[in-house]
Amino acid sequence: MTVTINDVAQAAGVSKGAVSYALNGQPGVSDDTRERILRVARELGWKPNLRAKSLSSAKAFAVGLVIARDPRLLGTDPFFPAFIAGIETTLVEHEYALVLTVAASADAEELGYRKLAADSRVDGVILTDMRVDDSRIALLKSLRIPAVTLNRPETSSPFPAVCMDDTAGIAAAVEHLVSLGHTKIGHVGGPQSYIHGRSRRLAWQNAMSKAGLEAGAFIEADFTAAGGLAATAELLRSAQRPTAIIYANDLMATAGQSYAQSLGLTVPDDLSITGYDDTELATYLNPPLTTVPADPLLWGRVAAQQLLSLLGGAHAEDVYLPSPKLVVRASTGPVPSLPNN
Amino acid sequence: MTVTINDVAQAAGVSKGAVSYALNGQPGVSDDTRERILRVARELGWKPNLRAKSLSSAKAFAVGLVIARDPRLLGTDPFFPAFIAGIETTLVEHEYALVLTVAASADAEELGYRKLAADSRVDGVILTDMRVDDSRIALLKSLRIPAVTLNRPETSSPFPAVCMDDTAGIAAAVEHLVSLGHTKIGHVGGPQSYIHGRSRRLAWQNAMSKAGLEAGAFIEADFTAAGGLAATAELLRSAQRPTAIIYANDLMATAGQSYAQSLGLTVPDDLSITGYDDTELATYLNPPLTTVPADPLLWGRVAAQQLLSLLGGAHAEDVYLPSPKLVVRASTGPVPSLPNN
DNA sequence: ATCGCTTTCTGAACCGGTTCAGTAGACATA
DNA sequence: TATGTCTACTGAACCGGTTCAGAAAGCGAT
Repeated sequence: MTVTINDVAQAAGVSKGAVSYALNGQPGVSDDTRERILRVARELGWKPNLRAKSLSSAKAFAVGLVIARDPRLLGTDPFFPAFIAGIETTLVEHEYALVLTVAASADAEELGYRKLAADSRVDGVILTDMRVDDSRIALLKSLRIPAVTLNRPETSSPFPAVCMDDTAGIAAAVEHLVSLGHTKIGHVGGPQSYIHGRSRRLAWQNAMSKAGLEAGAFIEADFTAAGGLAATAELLRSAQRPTAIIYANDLMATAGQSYAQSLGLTVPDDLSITGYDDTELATYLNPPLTTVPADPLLWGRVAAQQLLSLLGGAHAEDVYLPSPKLVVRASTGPVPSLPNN
Repeated sequence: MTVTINDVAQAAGVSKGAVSYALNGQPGVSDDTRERILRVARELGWKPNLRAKSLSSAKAFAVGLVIARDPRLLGTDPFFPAFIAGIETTLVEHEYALVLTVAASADAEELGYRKLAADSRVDGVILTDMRVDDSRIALLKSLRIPAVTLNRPETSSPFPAVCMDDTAGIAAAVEHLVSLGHTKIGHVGGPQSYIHGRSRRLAWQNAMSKAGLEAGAFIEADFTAAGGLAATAELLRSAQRPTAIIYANDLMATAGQSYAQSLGLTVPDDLSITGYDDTELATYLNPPLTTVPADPLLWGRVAAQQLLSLLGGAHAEDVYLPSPKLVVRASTGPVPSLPNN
């Protein structure tokens, strides 16, 4: 039925080994023989059997991604689908596949990596959502799985990182708001256990102090719409009530904007709002959202490239992607002239 | 280093074959020997080598999912991440993995399936986004890959389907709006080349005629925010201007709602709006969206179960999941008393 | 005691590749 | 001519399981 290397060997009148050398471009056969073998293989329609290759070469020809997130909230995150699509664009060119695992809890996450390792399902993994003091680094080291991380974790990591600076975008948002006259600029951040939750808060903090302003109110939320709403409610109730809020992602910003509007506030006249991600929806909100594009597609593509070159034995260094630029839309405007509380 | 079946055989003083029988619960060894072998295997910490198993049993122990969608829009679809999470909940219990492919074009989609087949990466696939006259059915038949489809395609398909009726939810939306006094109810649908684009439009049409109303204006959009906006603009410009619009998904509904608001219309006082999906964000919009939950998590879980039992040789019949019920929120209200155009 | 049947187990082939040790022949060198 | 070196290739082992044909042992029936 299917053509094996044996059939090719027989048809070409050489040994199995010679065929293997010829097909893999390795030395050990003359040019004449090589060509003949290749021609015969083509004529017979030979296709390498991935399973056999996997067994003898001890490689999986696949990379893994473990997504740790509450499944019910997973759908709201615009990052992963596009990120995965980016990974794919690289993988298809190299005949690699993507094995995806979704984990609902921290235990399940660790188990996910352990299973990928135990079954040798993948040759390497990409780590997203890096946490401060991320336990996965030690785990993967002990499992001997090569990895690439998104952004460089603070703890020492032996894995190359693909970095996209998010602080410039947040700083630009602060400067933009300051230029509009805002001085009370709050921040609704992601969990500070994530390095991108932290870095965005620090970027906001630093940009504020650079502008000679007090950092003002910060609420740690969880990147969800529900969290964004609750945080917004708290900020708007507070004595330090801000005239502008910088959110760590679009989803929280959208929920916050809707909530503010439901209170009768006008965005941006009464409250300016910025997000992060630049989801498709951001453009189509009322008002459209000022935000920072994250370019998960590019990130995925480069992360996969980096991982593959690491697997290829290359000495992989950190890669720095261009920092995304603030996209100004109608959700930000001049500071209200009258006190708004 | 790693313990193989040979090591176990040697340690237990039996042959390789006996160990294989014992470990797989097959007849051919006495109970005493079986227990001894299992004990030795446990003591030695033997783990089956998936690659070797794959080669000799000609199975991949993985299922595939090919998502055909523009990568830039993929992030906006709340369906897939949750659906995948649902698939995973089933797979982890059976030591199966999920191989995910993202395809940007129709060609890439077909190539995706062909590659999964050529490399025997998977033992079966799940087909989502079924199209009218879906070419994938013939493709998978010719590739001899078992499959499960989401909903039953109209063309004859040899594959079991996991069905979730979306017509009841749309019909309920129509009835709900009719009970609020609406008579001019438009529909912004998905591409009619998709069976769920079609079935929702037909459900709207049928429910309208059942209520003794003319179906009214229908616009075929593309499930994107941009498409939802354009369709809404067209409906609101038309002579048949509706007082309520039923959208085929939340994303288009959200864009439509924002657009209507940007025109100065109030939702629901001037225009009632319903969506489909019940994304997290739907609850947190202003006003919160009346919509129909899709339960992709359940769908994924059951689809994977169905596929695994099919792979296990079971005679698989179609499964019918409960039809989701309309969730009424504040984006729908009484018909405006005055003509609104 | 012989026959036939079943249970239990072994040894080897097999899945389809990779890789290594070894050999035959061509060729250059002394 | 004997020696050494290189190239081109073969045959077999190997990766770690599954599976099948066949052998040995146990057992009851004749």
